[in-house]
Amino acid sequence: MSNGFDDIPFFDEEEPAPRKPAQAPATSTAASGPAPGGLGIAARAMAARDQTRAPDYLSGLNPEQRDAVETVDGPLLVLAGAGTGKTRVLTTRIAHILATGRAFPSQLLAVTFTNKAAREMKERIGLLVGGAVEGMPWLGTFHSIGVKILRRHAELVGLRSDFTILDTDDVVRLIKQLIQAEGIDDKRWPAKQFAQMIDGWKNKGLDPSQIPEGDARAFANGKGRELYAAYQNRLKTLNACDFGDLLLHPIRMFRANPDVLKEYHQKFKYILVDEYQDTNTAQYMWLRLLAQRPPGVPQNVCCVGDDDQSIYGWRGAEVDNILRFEKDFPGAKVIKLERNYRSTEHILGAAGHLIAHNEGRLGKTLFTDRVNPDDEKVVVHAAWDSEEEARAVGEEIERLQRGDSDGKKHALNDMAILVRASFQMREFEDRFVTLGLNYRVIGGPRFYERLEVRDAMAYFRLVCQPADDLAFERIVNTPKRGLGDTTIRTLHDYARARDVPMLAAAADLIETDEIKPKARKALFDVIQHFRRWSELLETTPHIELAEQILEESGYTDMWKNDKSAEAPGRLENLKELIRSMEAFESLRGFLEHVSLVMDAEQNADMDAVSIMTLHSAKGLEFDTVFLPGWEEGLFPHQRALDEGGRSGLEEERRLAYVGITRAKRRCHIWFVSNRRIHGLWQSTMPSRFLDELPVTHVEVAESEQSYGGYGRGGYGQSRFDKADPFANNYSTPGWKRAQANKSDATRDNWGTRSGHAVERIGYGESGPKAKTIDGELVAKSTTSEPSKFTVGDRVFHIKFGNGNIASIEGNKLTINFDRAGEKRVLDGFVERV
DNA sequence: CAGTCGGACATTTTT
DNA sequence: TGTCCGACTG
Repeated sequence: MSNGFDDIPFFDEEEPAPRKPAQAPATSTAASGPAPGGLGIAARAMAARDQTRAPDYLSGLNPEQRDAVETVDGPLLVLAGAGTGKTRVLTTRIAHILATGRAFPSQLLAVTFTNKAAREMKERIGLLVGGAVEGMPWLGTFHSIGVKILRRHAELVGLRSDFTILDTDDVVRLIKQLIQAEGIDDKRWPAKQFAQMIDGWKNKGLDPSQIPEGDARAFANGKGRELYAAYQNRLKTLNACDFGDLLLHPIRMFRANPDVLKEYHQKFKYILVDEYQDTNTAQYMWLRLLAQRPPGVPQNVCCVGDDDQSIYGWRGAEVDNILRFEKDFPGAKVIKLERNYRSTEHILGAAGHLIAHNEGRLGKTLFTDRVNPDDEKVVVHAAWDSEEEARAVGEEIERLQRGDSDGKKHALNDMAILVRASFQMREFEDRFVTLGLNYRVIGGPRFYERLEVRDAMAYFRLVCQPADDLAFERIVNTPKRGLGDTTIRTLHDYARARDVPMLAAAADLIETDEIKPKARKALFDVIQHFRRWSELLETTPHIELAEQILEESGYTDMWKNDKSAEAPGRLENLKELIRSMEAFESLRGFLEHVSLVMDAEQNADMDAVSIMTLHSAKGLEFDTVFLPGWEEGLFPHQRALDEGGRSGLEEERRLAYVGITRAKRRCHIWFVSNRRIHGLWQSTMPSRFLDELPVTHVEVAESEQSYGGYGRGGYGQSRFDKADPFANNYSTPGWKRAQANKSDATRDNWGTRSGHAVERIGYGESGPKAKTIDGELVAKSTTSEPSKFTVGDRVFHIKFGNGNIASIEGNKLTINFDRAGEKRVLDGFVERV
């Protein structure tokens, strides 16, 4: 990666001509260590070109993969199913382009979505061509490449090249200020929500002038457009960009300056895009601009992706981009990779059958040759509630760990629990803590999002960029210096009135008596500090300076004096922050990286079960995968259904597909009959996705658990007799099928017990209009009626047993259960005894 | 300015 | 039911 923005050679960075004939051709994919004699990629490329037989790196590829690697000219779409060797193709393709001398490393534009993906690609290319990946300056995320371009041409969009990159937190604070400045009620119109709207517009590539009228009116009494424009103005004054701008500014710049764009056209001979199904409209426009070629010149664009794994529609990704590829790039070739090297036949069969229920797809069917009669089918388990679910999963994990089932001891590292929503994790964590089972949660709060890290960063930012008002406001009174709201407001007003940065305003104002003496002294000190630090910036090594800043500002002392439990951890994080600066040359270079790239690394040494969301599991694989929570309302998530309709459902289904295809050997799916959501117990129906799994590859687990009074007589009978739980709520093919089969296949397939669960513990009194999950529904439909219970009634609850009603609020009952203690439940779930 | 109370909210997340 | 954030109070 680059170490700053001012040291990137631009159009003169081509590799020198080969110095001497290569001793060794670019050898196979095996780890080959550093390049012998530091030979450049180009040199090896030349060597490889002279070879008569096919180079080694092609030998391990299957015909489709090889085709995808060797089809270098003209547009190419590689539809790479899960586990079909996508990354291998991508990296080998790059190696091939280099090895055949078609382009220099600096002439390849390779874009990924995440830094992780970029890092992995670099590593693997390094292994293929032998080190020297520094020679690929244009391999990176959309955003990091966007920054690189923007730094070069910042002035063309009205920025200076040392502009700051704001993260979400900064953006929200800034917008909040704007909303307040407009005199709009910031409670009614939350800044966070508006930030998301702006983000959405930017994902679509829309300027303030281009946003739909309806959108503009939808916020702040119709001031949406003005606010967006004001926000952009403010960014300009701050010399700052948000993440969206990193793409939009280059797009604007290219459109307004065709000559500049042309330079890039000449530069990038080959363009590669990873995870194309995740691109949003702005990224698409960006790509189109860069891929333009005069008539007759081939567009060497290669996009790799899998429409079945598109799970980011909700944040602006357009599956349509991948579905439309052939139209967008005339003459495009499409190669499907369907041979799977990861999973068993059963897992592929289950996943394939499920995903076939989606309509808008290009259509692929994964297959494998490696069929083994011992392969386990996908197992569906039923549990009574989420607690039992966690217990049972824990037991299964321990069983695998001990090697009970197949005599092999399985490492925890090879197992993962993939949940739909993060609140599900908790139950597993609790359980694993009591079991003493190691686990690791992937995808929690990021390192650079921590309070203390952001504070420290604000100090560094302000030193590098005295105009960074957001940073100024963040730390001017952190640690406490007696600079309260009044002082800040005065500074703010003065700064805005004169259009100067707040730090400068402070310098002015301490000369006057507009500020109280005490605050004046404090401000004076702050200004002095920053003056000195700014001077040291050029002379002092950045690590030393950073430490000095945190010391002298009193920031570290603040945490040292803090008696709270998290203070030591925060100090540790600050140390870690300083430590991580070692990899960079300057404070500026470091800041750039943190805002775009930095993420905390997990300690991989420990053997532990991974717990994460399905979203963060994309791209990973595990021997054994547990998929809990397959219930209507949770998965597919009710909100996805409500807000996304049919396409929302299809995205949920793709998520399920992603989940199953993470498994190499074993996949265990769970659903529960009762889940506590927002504190209230709710009955749940098994996910419709379960009905969409093929019987041949799936088995239903025998009851290894106790089900209490599951389905016992008496309870709920009357309610479910009347309301058909399958009443016209859904219309997908899979659902219809399930409906048609419910009397036989469903019940046989899932066993009597769960068959009961489906039918008896269902939508309760929900009518045909039922759209919300049953708990809410019951809540709504029953509040109007007077409760049929009275305080003191003796009642029976299917989970908690017998108890007495302590109080009643609408349809919510507080009950003292004999065994379970006091609980609040909906009245629909208890019966008088 | 720190600590406490009460109301709103409760999918998914990168850059 | 639990958490977070903002307002209020001492």
